[in-house]
Amino acid sequence: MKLDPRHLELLSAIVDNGGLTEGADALGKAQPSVSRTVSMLEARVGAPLFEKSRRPLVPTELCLALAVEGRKILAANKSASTIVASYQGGRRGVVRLGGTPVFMDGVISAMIPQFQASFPEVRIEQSYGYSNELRDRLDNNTLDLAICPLNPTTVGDGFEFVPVLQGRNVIACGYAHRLLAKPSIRLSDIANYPWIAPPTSSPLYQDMRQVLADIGIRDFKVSFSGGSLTATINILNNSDALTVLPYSVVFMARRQKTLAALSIRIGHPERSLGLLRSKAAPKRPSVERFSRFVANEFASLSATITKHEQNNLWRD
Amino acid sequence: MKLDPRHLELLSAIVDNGGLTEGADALGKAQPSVSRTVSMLEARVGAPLFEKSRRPLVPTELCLALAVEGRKILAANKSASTIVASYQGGRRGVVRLGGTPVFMDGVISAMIPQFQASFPEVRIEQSYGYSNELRDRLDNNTLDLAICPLNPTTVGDGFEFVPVLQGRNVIACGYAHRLLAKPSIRLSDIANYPWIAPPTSSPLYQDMRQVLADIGIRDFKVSFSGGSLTATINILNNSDALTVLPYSVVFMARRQKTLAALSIRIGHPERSLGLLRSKAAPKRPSVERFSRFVANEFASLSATITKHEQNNLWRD
DNA sequence: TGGTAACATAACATCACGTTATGAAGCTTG
DNA sequence: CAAGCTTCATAACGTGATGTTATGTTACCA
Repeated sequence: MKLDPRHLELLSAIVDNGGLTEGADALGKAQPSVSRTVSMLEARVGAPLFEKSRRPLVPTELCLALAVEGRKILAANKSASTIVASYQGGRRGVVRLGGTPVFMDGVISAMIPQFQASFPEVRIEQSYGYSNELRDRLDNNTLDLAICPLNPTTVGDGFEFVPVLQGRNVIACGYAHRLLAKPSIRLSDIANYPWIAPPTSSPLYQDMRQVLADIGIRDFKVSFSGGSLTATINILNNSDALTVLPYSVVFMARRQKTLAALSIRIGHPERSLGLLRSKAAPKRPSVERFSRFVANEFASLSATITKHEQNNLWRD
Repeated sequence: MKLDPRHLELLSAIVDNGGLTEGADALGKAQPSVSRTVSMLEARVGAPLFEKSRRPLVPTELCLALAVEGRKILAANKSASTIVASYQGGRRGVVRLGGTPVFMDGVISAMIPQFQASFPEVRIEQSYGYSNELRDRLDNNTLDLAICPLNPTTVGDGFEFVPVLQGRNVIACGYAHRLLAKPSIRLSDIANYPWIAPPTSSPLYQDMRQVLADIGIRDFKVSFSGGSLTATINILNNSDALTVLPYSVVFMARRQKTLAALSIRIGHPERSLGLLRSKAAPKRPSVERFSRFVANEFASLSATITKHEQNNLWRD
């Protein structure tokens, strides 16, 4: 005797609402539909489920026992509906996120716990990579969202790129670097410090070479290369070394007093940090929501940075 | 987003059986049916439930979450099916049982715990009454089964009567009555003892008058009347009183040494104890099962009584 | 004893679900 | 790496349960 779970739901609706008519519109159906379904069920079961010839329909004991199961089904169904609604609202799901190491560690990783405080059911699967690799992975759908610096004009056709922060680098140093104490810094001052070079595959590597060339430094000493942001920061704070890092990364690190920037204007690359997505891939709500969140965060980060600059607070 | 509980069952079946095909025949359906239902669900939900282009179909996280609810629904459904099966097998339900007080208390009440040991989910709603009242209540469907003494030829048309024990009365007395010590009892011996009269509405009342008339006792002293079997037994065991009771009742009470019978043959009424039911009423399985049980019990009781008589064990 | 409210019945449309047959695409295996 | 098997998807079709509105019964209440 296989029963239709909807019939059990129906029984519990009738029982719990005290009548066939009430149960019917609790389920959003017309009364005759429910009436007939009950009849068919009684025929199948071979037993009366309600005492007939009683006007506020009185459930049989058998019916009450089945209604208990119906309630369980209704509950499970409701929670399934909630799950689906969460998914559709982007409050549940997975976001496969990729980005360049320095930005991910230096900026994005601070945003994620904030996001997950609001949306704990969204799981972030993060990975690292540079723009070409990220594009590939967006293409073969192993990534939902990439965060990387790109020249907006060179974004491929199949991609959608939303710039969130102007590309701008600074010369970074440890928080207690002795150059920070000087009122003005001359190029000759920085020429002889050792440099930390980003990984050669990082766009920062080219940036650094360009920056140093621009300010006339042709010959420089690389004391360390290939490390992550954490390694770089550790070394900067325990040596005289300098390096080139994105403005936003240094800005964030200032709060923990782990990085500082020299007040030397350097040229900025023709790139913007932005959110890169595949146009072809179906837009999952969780990815949508996370993207909006990150864009908003960067908007307010931009505003904060601008405000700091206006107030000349950079070296407060 | 209201979901069909059957779809959730379906998801859990697919997930738990490791594939669409396996899930399909776990549900007893053809594979294309399940395949299409999944497609429709995905369209409704707006999200993939399985990773496509993978041959042992891999469920999405969303799907897994929904499958959890599906399992709950399957479990509730299964237990509902069990409930119905129990009902249909007569292992669950209600039996509204009525009968004459002496038989109910003296014989049937001993059978009920035995029945319920096997079928604890069957509830017995017992009540007392005499044949006319019982017939009425069978007619207006406030009773499923009556157990009472009837003349099989006078059973009405709408009833079905199954005799289970020959009508036969004995003169009953307390277990230590001094008449029991006498090797032979003469009518004059019993004439002067006080008598306990059954309620006048009881057939036993007429029986007693008939018996005493048959054995030539025209004048007798009624010391107590109107009491239940318990009251009767108590009085019998604390006095010299005598009364007329069904053989079977005295036989059962012997085990507890609370009643005995005088070895005087008396005429038996043209009645049989039997199970009376309405032909019109739908046959509920629990009533069927209980009726069969009681009939069997009486069959073996009859056999036991016969055996005792053959072995002359009556006054062991 | 009406009148009202609740349930049952009738008649009909439709759509999801079941079926079989068949196609397409992964995975496996020599 | 191609063959073959397995697994899933699609197509075409019948049907039955479910929904609807309209209307009939019948229990309850005043």
